[in-house]
Amino acid sequence: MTALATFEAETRSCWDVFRDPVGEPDRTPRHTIGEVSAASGLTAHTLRWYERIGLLDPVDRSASGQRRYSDADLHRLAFLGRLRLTGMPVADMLRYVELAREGERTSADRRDLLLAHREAVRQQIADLHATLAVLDHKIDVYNGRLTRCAPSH
Amino acid sequence: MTALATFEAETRSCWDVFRDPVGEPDRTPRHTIGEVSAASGLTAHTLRWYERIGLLDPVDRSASGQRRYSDADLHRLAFLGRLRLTGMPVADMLRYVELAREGERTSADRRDLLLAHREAVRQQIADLHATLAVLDHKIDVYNGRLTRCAPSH
DNA sequence: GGCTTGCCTGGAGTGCGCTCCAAGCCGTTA
DNA sequence: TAACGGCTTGGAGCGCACTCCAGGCAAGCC
Repeated sequence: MTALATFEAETRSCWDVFRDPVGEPDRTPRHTIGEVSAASGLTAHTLRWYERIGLLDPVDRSASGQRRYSDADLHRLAFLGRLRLTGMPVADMLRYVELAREGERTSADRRDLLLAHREAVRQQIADLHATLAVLDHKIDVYNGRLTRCAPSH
Repeated sequence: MTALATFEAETRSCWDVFRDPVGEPDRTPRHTIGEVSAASGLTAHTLRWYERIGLLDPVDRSASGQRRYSDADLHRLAFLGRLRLTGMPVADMLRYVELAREGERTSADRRDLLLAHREAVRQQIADLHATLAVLDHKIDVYNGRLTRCAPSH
């Protein structure tokens, strides 16, 4: 079972690992920056920049100096990508990563950071749902289904 | 009923009108920029800037030249604020407003714009829910409820 | 050998959405 | 009369998150 999991981890494509980052990640460096860019939707520029500012640990290099990302890198990147996509500022992501680097004793701080972000996410969901209702209504009006209650614009 | 509605519209506070912009809006200019700022959460700077770039029609002025927003202004502002809050770029909002100024013949274009934004909103909601699941899981781990399946960071 | 493709670097540049500045006017309160 | 708070303007400035540039290296293929 463990052997199988390891085998699968080693053979999963960059795209697959990024999309579904579960289990113990492999640490062998094998994905090029182009592959990671395609899988993550981040540009190669952005990936290098994330590394430069410390969001990612220094990535392993091939013999000729090119980056080779491991599955573990992809796992972290997938999580950071989710935080970013849901509106966490890069500065906060950086704080989270730096806390993580300090080890076990900062876990309460990290949890609090995630708790705060969870609240922000819930708020965003509420805002989006409220807006969805407004949009549905207006679109109905534009479709001519509701001539009463017409919007002023 | 209409008389009552009109009466109520004239006596509702800036805050109330902004929060619940329903019915035929009154067009008498009566809210100061400070009131609108407090009600909308937008700074006075931003309100003036929105007007300057054409998101809002030129606002009525008091005898001494100060802005006085009508309920109709608040209605538009509330809608624009929702679009903005849910990630529509200012340029797209501007396009919507400019189409609206051209009158009835652009209503199909406006509807399409809102349809596109509705899809974007739905996508955001999906992203947020997916992230919420990840956050819930990680927070559980940090709370020590799940020692198995621990994250790498 | 020559061409193409992909990647490397530090540092400068860009686009967006505000945000602020300086100088001044108006109306109210003391 | 003087101070104060709120408002006015055009234009400059700012913070964020990338995004790109110039110049160069390395590997693969015809």
